[in-house]
Amino acid sequence: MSETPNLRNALIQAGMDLLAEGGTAALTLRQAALRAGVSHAAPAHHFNGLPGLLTAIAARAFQTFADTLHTARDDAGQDPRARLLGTCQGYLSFAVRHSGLFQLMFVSAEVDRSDPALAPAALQSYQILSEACRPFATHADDRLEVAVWSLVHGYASLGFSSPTPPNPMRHAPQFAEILDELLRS
Amino acid sequence: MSETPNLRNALIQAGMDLLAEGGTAALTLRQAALRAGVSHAAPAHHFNGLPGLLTAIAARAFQTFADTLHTARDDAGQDPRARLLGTCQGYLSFAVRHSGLFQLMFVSAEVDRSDPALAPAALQSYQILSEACRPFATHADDRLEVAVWSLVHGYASLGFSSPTPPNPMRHAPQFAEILDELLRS
DNA sequence: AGATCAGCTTGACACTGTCAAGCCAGTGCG
DNA sequence: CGCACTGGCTTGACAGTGTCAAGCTGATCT
Repeated sequence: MSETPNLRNALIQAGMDLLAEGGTAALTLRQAALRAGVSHAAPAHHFNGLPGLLTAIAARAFQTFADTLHTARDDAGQDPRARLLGTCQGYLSFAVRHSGLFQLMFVSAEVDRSDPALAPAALQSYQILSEACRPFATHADDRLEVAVWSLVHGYASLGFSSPTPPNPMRHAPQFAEILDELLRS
Repeated sequence: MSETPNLRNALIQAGMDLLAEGGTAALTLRQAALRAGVSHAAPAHHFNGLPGLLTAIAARAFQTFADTLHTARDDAGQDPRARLLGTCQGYLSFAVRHSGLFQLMFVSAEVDRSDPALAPAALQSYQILSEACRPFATHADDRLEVAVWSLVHGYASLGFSSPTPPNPMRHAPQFAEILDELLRS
Protein backbone atom coordinates (compact mmCIF):
# COMPACT_ATOMS: atom_id res chain seq x y z
CA MET A 1 0.00 0.00 0.00
CA SER A 2 2.48 2.70 1.09
CA GLU A 3 6.25 2.79 0.79
CA THR A 4 6.96 2.68 4.52
CA PRO A 5 3.94 0.94 5.98
CA ASN A 6 5.10 1.32 9.53
CA LEU A 7 1.61 1.44 10.92
CA ARG A 8 0.72 -1.77 9.16
CA ASN A 9 3.43 -3.67 10.98
CA ALA A 10 2.54 -1.97 14.24
CA LEU A 11 -1.07 -3.04 13.86
CA ILE A 12 -0.08 -6.63 13.13
CA GLN A 13 2.17 -6.68 16.17
CA ALA A 14 -0.53 -5.12 18.36
CA GLY A 15 -3.01 -7.70 17.11
CA MET A 16 -0.64 -10.55 17.89
CA ASP A 17 -0.10 -9.17 21.38
CA LEU A 18 -3.82 -8.86 21.98
CA LEU A 19 -4.36 -12.40 20.74
CA ALA A 20 -1.63 -13.78 23.00
CA GLU A 21 -2.92 -11.90 26.02
CA GLY A 22 -6.67 -12.24 25.79
CA GLY A 23 -7.44 -14.81 23.12
CA THR A 24 -9.52 -14.45 20.01
CA ALA A 25 -12.17 -12.32 21.69
CA ALA A 26 -9.62 -9.68 22.67
CA LEU A 27 -8.31 -9.23 19.15
CA THR A 28 -10.33 -6.33 17.86
CA LEU A 29 -9.69 -3.65 15.27
CA ARG A 30 -10.28 -0.80 17.65
CA GLN A 31 -8.04 -2.18 20.36
CA ALA A 32 -5.25 -2.80 17.89
CA ALA A 33 -5.60 0.78 16.65
CA LEU A 34 -5.56 2.03 20.23
CA ARG A 35 -2.34 0.13 20.98
CA ALA A 36 -0.75 1.49 17.83
CA GLY A 37 -1.70 5.02 18.87
CA VAL A 38 -3.99 5.80 15.96
CA SER A 39 -7.69 6.37 15.57
CA HIS A 40 -10.19 3.56 15.34
CA ALA A 41 -10.66 3.85 11.57
CA ALA A 42 -6.98 3.97 10.66
CA PRO A 43 -6.62 0.18 10.15
CA ALA A 44 -9.07 0.35 7.26
CA HIS A 45 -6.37 2.05 5.19
CA HIS A 46 -4.01 -0.92 5.60
CA PHE A 47 -6.27 -3.96 5.81
CA ASN A 48 -9.53 -5.02 4.29
CA GLY A 49 -11.43 -4.77 7.55
CA LEU A 50 -11.06 -7.19 10.42
CA PRO A 51 -10.69 -10.23 8.15
CA GLY A 52 -7.81 -8.45 6.48
CA LEU A 53 -5.97 -7.94 9.75
CA LEU A 54 -6.59 -11.53 10.80
CA THR A 55 -5.29 -12.75 7.45
CA ALA A 56 -2.14 -10.67 7.76
CA ILE A 57 -1.55 -12.00 11.27
CA ALA A 58 -2.09 -15.56 10.06
CA ALA A 59 0.40 -15.05 7.24
CA ARG A 60 3.04 -13.83 9.66
CA ALA A 61 2.22 -16.67 12.03
CA PHE A 62 2.81 -19.21 9.27
CA GLN A 63 6.27 -17.74 8.79
CA THR A 64 7.27 -18.10 12.42
CA PHE A 65 5.66 -21.54 12.35
CA ALA A 66 7.92 -22.56 9.49
CA ASP A 67 10.90 -21.17 11.38
CA THR A 68 9.94 -23.18 14.44
CA LEU A 69 9.72 -26.39 12.43
CA HIS A 70 12.99 -25.63 10.70
CA THR A 71 15.07 -25.07 13.82
CA ALA A 72 13.38 -27.92 15.70
CA ARG A 73 14.33 -30.29 12.89
CA ASP A 74 17.92 -29.11 12.70
CA ASP A 75 18.36 -29.26 16.47
CA ALA A 76 17.37 -32.92 16.41
CA GLY A 77 20.57 -34.12 14.78
CA GLN A 78 21.06 -36.29 11.72
CA ASP A 79 19.10 -39.46 12.40
CA PRO A 80 16.02 -39.40 10.12
CA ARG A 81 13.73 -40.63 12.85
CA ALA A 82 15.03 -38.04 15.31
CA ARG A 83 14.58 -35.32 12.69
CA LEU A 84 10.99 -36.30 12.03
CA LEU A 85 10.23 -36.52 15.73
CA GLY A 86 11.90 -33.16 16.30
CA THR A 87 9.82 -31.58 13.56
CA CYS A 88 6.65 -32.94 15.11
CA GLN A 89 7.66 -31.70 18.54
CA GLY A 90 8.26 -28.28 17.05
CA TYR A 91 4.75 -28.52 15.64
CA LEU A 92 3.35 -29.37 19.06
CA SER A 93 5.45 -26.74 20.79
CA PHE A 94 4.15 -24.03 18.51
CA ALA A 95 0.57 -25.15 19.01
CA VAL A 96 0.93 -25.03 22.77
CA ARG A 97 2.90 -21.81 23.03
CA HIS A 98 0.91 -19.90 20.41
CA SER A 99 -2.51 -21.44 20.64
CA GLY A 100 -4.22 -18.26 19.51
CA LEU A 101 -2.14 -18.07 16.36
CA PHE A 102 -2.55 -21.80 15.80
CA GLN A 103 -6.31 -21.45 15.90
CA LEU A 104 -6.19 -18.45 13.60
CA MET A 105 -4.00 -20.28 11.09
CA PHE A 106 -6.00 -23.48 10.86
CA VAL A 107 -9.52 -22.84 12.11
CA SER A 108 -10.75 -19.27 12.03
CA ALA A 109 -13.42 -18.70 9.41
CA GLU A 110 -12.62 -14.98 9.37
CA VAL A 111 -9.27 -15.50 7.68
CA ASP A 112 -9.36 -15.06 3.93
CA ARG A 113 -7.94 -18.38 2.79
CA SER A 114 -7.65 -17.18 -0.79
CA ASP A 115 -5.22 -14.40 0.10
CA PRO A 116 -2.07 -14.88 -2.01
CA ALA A 117 0.14 -13.96 0.96
CA LEU A 118 -1.06 -16.98 2.88
CA ALA A 119 -0.14 -19.86 0.61
CA PRO A 120 3.68 -19.47 0.42
CA ALA A 121 4.40 -19.61 4.14
CA ALA A 122 1.86 -22.36 4.66
CA LEU A 123 3.36 -24.39 1.85
CA GLN A 124 6.83 -23.88 3.26
CA SER A 125 5.73 -25.32 6.61
CA TYR A 126 4.18 -28.28 4.89
CA GLN A 127 7.29 -28.97 2.88
CA ILE A 128 9.51 -29.10 5.97
CA LEU A 129 7.26 -31.78 7.42
CA SER A 130 7.02 -33.54 4.09
CA GLU A 131 10.78 -33.75 3.67
CA ALA A 132 11.20 -35.13 7.17
CA CYS A 133 8.74 -37.89 6.22
CA ARG A 134 10.40 -38.81 2.97
CA PRO A 135 12.95 -41.33 4.35
CA PHE A 136 10.06 -43.39 5.69
CA ALA A 137 7.79 -43.41 2.66
CA THR A 138 6.94 -46.92 1.52
CA HIS A 139 4.41 -46.01 -1.15
CA ALA A 140 4.56 -43.84 -4.23
CA ASP A 141 1.75 -41.61 -3.06
CA ASP A 142 1.95 -39.18 -0.17
CA ARG A 143 -0.07 -41.22 2.25
CA LEU A 144 2.61 -41.29 4.91
CA GLU A 145 3.14 -37.55 5.08
CA VAL A 146 -0.59 -36.99 5.18
CA ALA A 147 -0.75 -39.55 7.97
CA VAL A 148 2.00 -37.87 9.97
CA TRP A 149 0.53 -34.45 9.33
CA SER A 150 -2.93 -35.55 10.42
CA LEU A 151 -1.50 -37.32 13.45
CA VAL A 152 0.52 -34.43 14.77
CA HIS A 153 -2.16 -31.88 13.93
CA GLY A 154 -4.86 -33.90 15.62
CA TYR A 155 -2.67 -34.51 18.63
CA ALA A 156 -1.96 -30.80 18.86
CA SER A 157 -5.61 -29.83 18.41
CA LEU A 158 -6.91 -32.25 20.97
CA GLY A 159 -4.13 -31.43 23.36
CA PHE A 160 -5.33 -28.05 24.47
CA SER A 161 -8.97 -27.94 23.48
CA SER A 162 -10.23 -31.41 24.17
CA PRO A 163 -13.26 -31.47 26.40
CA THR A 164 -13.02 -35.21 26.95
CA PRO A 165 -11.35 -36.54 30.07
CA PRO A 166 -8.63 -38.62 28.44
CA ASN A 167 -6.70 -35.61 27.31
CA PRO A 168 -3.63 -36.91 25.49
CA MET A 169 -1.66 -33.80 26.35
CA ARG A 170 -1.77 -34.77 30.01
CA HIS A 171 0.90 -37.40 29.44
CA ALA A 172 2.63 -35.46 26.72
CA PRO A 173 5.78 -37.46 25.93
CA GLN A 174 3.43 -40.16 24.72
CA PHE A 175 3.62 -38.64 21.27
CA ALA A 176 6.98 -40.23 20.53
CA GLU A 177 5.47 -43.65 21.11
CA ILE A 178 2.47 -42.78 18.99
CA LEU A 179 4.70 -41.74 16.16
CA ASP A 180 6.56 -45.04 16.51
CA GLU A 181 3.25 -46.81 16.17
CA LEU A 182 2.86 -45.15 12.80
CA LEU A 183 6.41 -45.57 11.56
CA ARG A 184 6.55 -49.31 12.21
CA SER A 185 6.41 -50.47 8.62
CA MET B 1 -34.86 -23.84 35.34
CA SER B 2 -38.58 -24.23 34.52
CA GLU B 3 -40.70 -27.35 34.41
CA THR B 4 -41.38 -27.23 30.66
CA PRO B 5 -38.40 -25.37 29.25
CA ASN B 6 -39.85 -25.22 25.77
CA LEU B 7 -38.14 -21.98 24.93
CA ARG B 8 -34.79 -23.39 25.94
CA ASN B 9 -35.02 -26.15 23.36
CA ALA B 10 -36.34 -23.73 20.76
CA LEU B 11 -33.37 -21.45 21.33
CA ILE B 12 -30.91 -24.32 21.03
CA GLN B 13 -32.54 -25.43 17.80
CA ALA B 14 -32.56 -21.88 16.44
CA GLY B 15 -28.91 -21.54 17.33
CA MET B 16 -28.01 -24.76 15.56
CA ASP B 17 -29.90 -23.63 12.48
CA LEU B 18 -28.13 -20.29 12.47
CA LEU B 19 -24.78 -22.02 12.86
CA ALA B 20 -25.50 -24.39 9.99
CA GLU B 21 -26.69 -21.60 7.72
CA GLY B 22 -24.26 -18.80 8.35
CA GLY B 23 -21.37 -20.17 10.38
CA THR B 24 -20.10 -19.06 13.74
CA ALA B 25 -20.54 -15.37 13.00
CA ALA B 26 -24.27 -15.82 12.37
CA LEU B 27 -24.91 -17.53 15.69
CA THR B 28 -25.97 -14.67 17.91
CA LEU B 29 -28.18 -14.42 20.96
CA ARG B 30 -30.48 -11.84 19.45
CA GLN B 31 -30.97 -13.73 16.21
CA ALA B 32 -31.72 -16.94 18.06
CA ALA B 33 -34.27 -15.08 20.17
CA LEU B 34 -35.78 -13.58 17.05
CA ARG B 35 -36.16 -17.00 15.45
CA ALA B 36 -37.75 -18.36 18.59
CA GLY B 37 -40.21 -15.49 18.56
CA VAL B 38 -39.18 -13.93 21.86
CA SER B 39 -37.52 -10.70 22.84
CA HIS B 40 -33.78 -10.19 22.70
CA ALA B 41 -33.27 -10.57 26.45
CA ALA B 42 -35.33 -13.72 26.90
CA PRO B 43 -32.37 -16.14 26.42
CA ALA B 44 -30.75 -14.74 29.55
CA HIS B 45 -33.38 -16.57 31.62
CA HIS B 46 -32.36 -19.96 30.20
CA PHE B 47 -28.63 -19.67 29.54
CA ASN B 48 -25.73 -17.95 31.15
CA GLY B 49 -25.25 -15.48 28.34
CA LEU B 50 -23.89 -16.34 24.96
CA PRO B 51 -21.33 -18.82 26.32
CA GLY B 52 -24.19 -20.64 27.99
CA LEU B 53 -26.08 -21.07 24.73
CA LEU B 54 -22.94 -22.18 22.92
CA THR B 55 -22.24 -24.72 25.65
CA ALA B 56 -25.77 -26.11 25.47
CA ILE B 57 -25.47 -26.43 21.70
CA ALA B 58 -22.10 -28.16 22.04
CA ALA B 59 -23.57 -30.62 24.54
CA ARG B 60 -26.38 -31.53 22.17
CA ALA B 61 -23.90 -31.76 19.30
CA PHE B 62 -21.82 -34.27 21.24
CA GLN B 63 -24.89 -36.43 21.60
CA THR B 64 -25.64 -36.53 17.89
CA PHE B 65 -21.92 -37.03 17.33
CA ALA B 66 -22.00 -40.13 19.52
CA ASP B 67 -25.07 -41.36 17.65
CA THR B 68 -23.30 -40.85 14.34
CA LEU B 69 -20.28 -42.85 15.49
CA HIS B 70 -22.52 -45.56 16.89
CA THR B 71 -24.57 -46.18 13.76
CA ALA B 72 -21.56 -45.83 11.47
CA ARG B 73 -19.79 -48.54 13.44
CA ASP B 74 -22.77 -50.91 13.42
CA ASP B 75 -23.40 -50.39 9.72
CA ALA B 76 -19.86 -51.51 9.00
CA GLY B 77 -20.46 -55.17 9.82
CA GLN B 78 -18.56 -57.49 12.13
CA ASP B 79 -14.97 -57.38 10.94
CA PRO B 80 -12.96 -55.41 13.56
CA ARG B 81 -11.04 -53.48 10.94
CA ALA B 82 -14.22 -52.59 9.07
CA ARG B 83 -15.80 -51.44 12.32
CA LEU B 84 -12.89 -49.19 13.19
CA LEU B 85 -12.78 -47.77 9.69
CA GLY B 86 -16.54 -47.24 9.78
CA THR B 87 -16.28 -45.39 13.08
CA CYS B 88 -13.59 -43.14 11.67
CA GLN B 89 -15.62 -42.45 8.56
CA GLY B 90 -18.54 -41.51 10.76
CA TYR B 91 -16.16 -39.13 12.53
CA LEU B 92 -15.14 -37.59 9.22
CA SER B 93 -18.70 -37.48 7.95
CA PHE B 94 -19.86 -35.57 10.98
CA ALA B 95 -16.97 -33.12 10.71
CA VAL B 96 -17.80 -32.42 7.08
CA ARG B 97 -21.56 -32.27 7.37
CA HIS B 98 -21.64 -30.30 10.63
CA SER B 99 -18.48 -28.28 10.47
CA GLY B 100 -19.95 -25.50 12.58
CA LEU B 101 -20.86 -27.87 15.39
CA PHE B 102 -17.52 -29.64 15.05
CA GLN B 103 -15.69 -26.38 15.55
CA LEU B 104 -17.89 -25.48 18.48
CA MET B 105 -17.31 -28.83 20.15
CA PHE B 106 -13.54 -28.94 19.84
CA VAL B 107 -12.24 -25.45 19.26
CA SER B 108 -14.44 -22.59 20.39
CA ALA B 109 -13.05 -20.76 23.39
CA GLU B 110 -16.53 -19.46 24.26
CA VAL B 111 -17.78 -22.89 25.30
CA ASP B 112 -17.60 -23.52 29.02
CA ARG B 113 -15.55 -26.72 29.09
CA SER B 114 -16.23 -27.19 32.78
CA ASP B 115 -19.98 -27.50 32.29
CA PRO B 116 -21.09 -30.84 33.77
CA ALA B 117 -23.48 -31.41 30.85
CA LEU B 118 -20.58 -31.55 28.44
CA ALA B 119 -18.47 -34.39 29.77
CA PRO B 120 -20.91 -37.35 29.52
CA ALA B 121 -21.69 -37.09 25.82
CA ALA B 122 -18.08 -36.32 24.98
CA LEU B 123 -16.91 -39.31 26.98
CA GLN B 124 -19.48 -41.52 25.26
CA SER B 125 -18.11 -40.54 21.86
CA TYR B 126 -14.59 -41.27 22.95
CA GLN B 127 -15.54 -44.67 24.30
CA ILE B 128 -17.08 -45.76 21.02
CA LEU B 129 -13.84 -44.96 19.24
CA SER B 130 -11.82 -46.53 22.02
CA GLU B 131 -13.71 -49.82 21.87
CA ALA B 132 -13.30 -50.00 18.11
CA CYS B 133 -9.55 -49.70 18.64
CA ARG B 134 -9.29 -52.36 21.32
CA PRO B 135 -8.87 -55.39 19.00
CA PHE B 136 -5.74 -53.77 17.58
CA ALA B 137 -4.03 -52.71 20.79
CA THR B 138 -0.54 -54.15 21.11
CA HIS B 139 0.52 -52.29 24.23
CA ALA B 140 -0.92 -52.07 27.70
CA ASP B 141 -1.30 -48.31 27.52
CA ASP B 142 -3.78 -46.45 25.35
CA ARG B 143 -1.30 -45.27 22.80
CA LEU B 144 -3.11 -46.82 19.87
CA GLU B 145 -6.47 -45.25 20.58
CA VAL B 146 -4.83 -41.89 21.13
CA ALA B 147 -3.04 -42.40 17.83
CA VAL B 148 -6.25 -43.25 15.98
CA TRP B 149 -8.10 -40.43 17.64
CA SER B 150 -5.39 -37.90 16.78
CA LEU B 151 -5.17 -39.24 13.25
CA VAL B 152 -8.85 -39.02 12.44
CA HIS B 153 -9.28 -35.73 14.25
CA GLY B 154 -6.35 -34.17 12.48
CA TYR B 155 -7.50 -35.50 9.14
CA ALA B 156 -10.94 -34.08 9.76
CA SER B 157 -9.61 -30.72 10.93
CA LEU B 158 -7.24 -30.28 8.03
CA GLY B 159 -9.80 -31.52 5.55
CA PHE B 160 -12.03 -28.49 5.51
CA SER B 161 -9.92 -25.70 6.94
CA SER B 162 -6.49 -26.37 5.56
CA PRO B 163 -5.00 -23.34 3.86
CA THR B 164 -2.20 -25.37 2.36
CA PRO B 165 -2.51 -26.63 -1.20
CA PRO B 166 -2.13 -30.36 -0.53
CA ASN B 167 -5.53 -30.62 1.06
CA PRO B 168 -5.91 -34.25 2.11
CA MET B 169 -9.67 -34.04 1.77
CA ARG B 170 -9.31 -33.53 -1.96
CA HIS B 171 -8.64 -37.25 -2.42
CA ALA B 172 -10.86 -38.33 0.42
CA PRO B 173 -10.86 -42.14 0.25
CA GLN B 174 -7.19 -41.91 1.07
CA PHE B 175 -8.06 -42.12 4.72
CA ALA B 176 -8.56 -45.88 4.57
CA GLU B 177 -4.99 -46.28 3.34
CA ILE B 178 -3.73 -43.92 6.00
CA LEU B 179 -5.45 -45.92 8.68
CA ASP B 180 -3.87 -49.07 7.27
CA GLU B 181 -0.52 -47.38 7.60
CA LEU B 182 -1.18 -47.05 11.29
CA LEU B 183 -2.67 -50.48 11.89
CA ARG B 184 0.19 -52.37 10.28
CA SER B 185 1.70 -53.76 13.45
C1' DA C 1 3.14 27.82 -6.76
C1' DG C 2 -0.62 25.04 -7.12
C1' DA C 3 -2.89 20.54 -7.70
C1' DT C 4 -3.01 15.87 -6.22
C1' DC C 5 -3.44 12.30 -3.18
C1' DA C 6 -2.24 8.74 0.32
C1' DG C 7 -2.86 8.49 5.32
C1' DC C 8 -5.30 9.61 9.06
C1' DT C 9 -9.23 11.68 11.91
C1' DT C 10 -13.90 12.54 13.10
C1' DG C 11 -18.49 11.28 13.24
C1' DA C 12 -22.19 8.46 12.46
C1' DC C 13 -24.79 4.01 11.84
C1' DA C 14 -26.38 -0.70 12.76
C1' DC C 15 -25.43 -4.53 15.40
C1' DT C 16 -23.83 -7.17 19.38
C1' DG C 17 -24.02 -8.85 24.63
C1' DT C 18 -25.50 -7.51 29.05
C1' DC C 19 -27.77 -5.30 32.78
C1' DA C 20 -31.81 -2.98 35.37
C1' DA C 21 -36.47 -2.23 35.81
C1' DG C 22 -41.08 -3.43 35.13
C1' DC C 23 -45.08 -6.28 33.66
C1' DC C 24 -47.93 -10.38 34.20
C1' DA C 25 -49.88 -14.73 34.94
C1' DG C 26 -49.92 -18.57 38.01
C1' DT C 27 -48.99 -20.42 42.70
C1' DG C 28 -49.01 -20.97 47.43
C1' DC C 29 -50.01 -19.00 51.89
C1' DG C 30 -52.65 -16.51 55.47
C1' DC D 1 -61.14 -15.72 49.19
C1' DG D 2 -57.53 -12.32 48.76
C1' DC D 3 -52.92 -11.30 48.58
C1' DA D 4 -47.99 -11.36 48.35
C1' DC D 5 -44.73 -13.69 45.64
C1' DT D 6 -42.04 -15.43 42.10
C1' DG D 7 -40.54 -17.29 37.46
C1' DG D 8 -40.67 -15.90 32.63
C1' DC D 9 -40.66 -12.44 29.62
C1' DT D 10 -40.51 -7.50 27.76
C1' DT D 11 -38.75 -2.96 27.36
C1' DG D 12 -35.17 0.18 27.52
C1' DA D 13 -30.70 1.52 28.06
C1' DC D 14 -25.51 1.18 27.86
C1' DA D 15 -20.80 0.22 26.20
C1' DG D 16 -18.40 -1.95 22.69
C1' DT D 17 -17.79 -3.64 17.91
C1' DG D 18 -17.04 -3.23 12.48
C1' DT D 19 -17.82 -0.27 8.74
C1' DC D 20 -18.80 3.61 5.91
C1' DA D 21 -18.71 8.75 4.48
C1' DA D 22 -16.72 13.06 4.83
C1' DG D 23 -13.04 16.05 5.80
C1' DC D 24 -8.34 17.41 7.08
C1' DT D 25 -3.18 17.50 6.27
C1' DG D 26 1.18 17.26 4.80
C1' DA D 27 4.27 15.58 1.30
C1' DT D 28 5.01 14.86 -3.63
C1' DC D 29 4.82 15.93 -8.35
C1' DT D 30 4.10 18.94 -12.36
